Amino acid sequence: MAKIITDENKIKKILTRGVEDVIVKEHLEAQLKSGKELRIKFGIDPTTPDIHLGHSIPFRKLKQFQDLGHKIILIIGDFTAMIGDPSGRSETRKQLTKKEIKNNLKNYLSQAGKIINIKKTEIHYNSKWFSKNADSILELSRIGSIQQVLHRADFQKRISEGKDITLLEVFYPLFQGYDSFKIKSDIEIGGTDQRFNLLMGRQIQKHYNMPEQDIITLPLIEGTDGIRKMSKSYGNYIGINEQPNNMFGKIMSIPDNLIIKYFLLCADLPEIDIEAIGNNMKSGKLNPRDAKLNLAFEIVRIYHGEKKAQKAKDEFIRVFSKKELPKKIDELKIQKGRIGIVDLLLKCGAVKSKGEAKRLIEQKGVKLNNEVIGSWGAEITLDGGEILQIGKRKFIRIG
RNA sequence: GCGGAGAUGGCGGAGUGGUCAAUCGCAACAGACUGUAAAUCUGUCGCCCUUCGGGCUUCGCAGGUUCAAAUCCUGCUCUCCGCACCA
Repeated sequence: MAKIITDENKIKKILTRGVEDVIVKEHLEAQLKSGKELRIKFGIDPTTPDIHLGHSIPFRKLKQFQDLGHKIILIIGDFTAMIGDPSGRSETRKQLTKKEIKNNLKNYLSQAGKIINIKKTEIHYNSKWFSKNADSILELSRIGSIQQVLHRADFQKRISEGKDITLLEVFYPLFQGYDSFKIKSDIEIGGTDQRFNLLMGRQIQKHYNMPEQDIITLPLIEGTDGIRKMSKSYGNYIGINEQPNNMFGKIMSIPDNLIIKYFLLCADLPEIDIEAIGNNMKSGKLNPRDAKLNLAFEIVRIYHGEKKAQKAKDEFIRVFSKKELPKKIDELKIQKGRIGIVDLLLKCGAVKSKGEAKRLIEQKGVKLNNEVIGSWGAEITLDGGEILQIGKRKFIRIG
C-alpha cells in the first residue's frame, strides 16, 4: 500500500481551500492525520460527456487527496441515469442506453484523467448493486422518511410553488447514500447543491452499522456570464478540452469580480499569492486585466501545458491588446477576381444572410486588409492573400 | 374522467381585428471607449430586393369568417393548474 502523507499544511489545504463546508471537520482532520488510507467517493453523471471548469472543481479536490495517497472512488450513476433524471421535467429527458453511457463515460474519464490519475482510481457502476437487487431498494425505503426528504430546501420551494416532486426524486438521495454504504466511503465530496444527498449517505451507513462518512461540499462556480452557474445548457461554460486560445479568451471574458474565485477553485497558485493579487487589485496596484491574463495562463497551463498557455497568452495580447493579426488564420479558397463584398461574406460562411452582412458593413464591422469597408455595395478584386476581418474575432485569409 | 388556463421570434414575456416583422427584458452581434472577448455607452438583432423605400414568409397544427387576423370561429396536437378516481 502506498504511503500516506500526513503533512499538516497539506491537510489544512484540503480542508479549507475552495471548500464551502466540512462535516464533521474535527473527525475528518483526525482521520487524515491518522495515516490511514481513506476512501473518497465522488458520484459522476454519465449523461454529460464533457467536463468543464465547474466539474473540474471536485476533481481538483480529489486530486489533492490522491496526492496524499488516498483512494478515489468514482461512482458512475448509470442506474439512475437509465431511469432518466426527472428534474427539469418540462422536456422529458431522453433515457440513455447502456452503449451511450459507455461512450460518454469514455470521453468523460479521458478528460477527468487530465486532473486525477485514473489508473489509481476505483470505478464502480451503481447499476451493479441496484438493478439486480430489489431487496436493497426495499430496505432503503425504510431508512428515510418522507418528512425528512421533504424538509429539503429545494423541495420546500417546489411545494410552495405548486410544482410536483416525483417519487424518484424522493428516492434519489437514498440511492446515492446506498452507494456510500456499498463502497465503504470515508469521505464524500460534492457541490453545495448535493448537501442533502451527501448527508443521506451518513444516515444510510449508520443504518448498516458502518462509520459515517465525512463530507466536503464545494462551491458551484458561475460561468462566463458571471451570473448563472456554469453549465452546458446555459452556454456559459469553459470546457477543459477546449483549444488553448479559446479557453484563454473565455477566461478573459469572465467578470472581474470572479477572478479570485476562479483562482482559488480552478488554478494551482498558492493561496498567499492569490490573496496578494486580490489586495493589489483592490489598492489599484494591479490592473484586473493583468490579473485575468495571469489567471487564464494558469488555468490553460493545467490542461495544455506551459508552452501552449504562453502561446495563447501572447496571441491574446497580440490580437486584442495590440490589435494585430492572429498567427493562424483560416483560409478560404475562392476564385480570384471581382466579387461583391456581401457575396464574399456569405461565401466564407461569416454571415447567415445578406441582411446580416449589410448590417455588419454598415456598422463598420468588416475590414479588408485592415481597411474598413464603407459600403455594402462595394466590389473588390481578389488577388489572393487578402485578409478579411469580421468583427474583432473573425479573420479569414483569401486563398 | 370533470373543470379551468395556456401555446408568440435563441430564452423570458407583451400584444386580444387594421398604425404588428410584432412593446420590453435577457442572450447574441457590431461600433465607441477602455484595462480584456470585463464594465459602460450607442446601434443592430425574420428573409429578400433596395442604401429613400418596397416585397415575402412568420405568433402550436389544419381549416374557416373578414376588405383585413398573432388577435374572431371550428377541429386537432401538446403543456400547465384545480378537482375527482385510487391510497
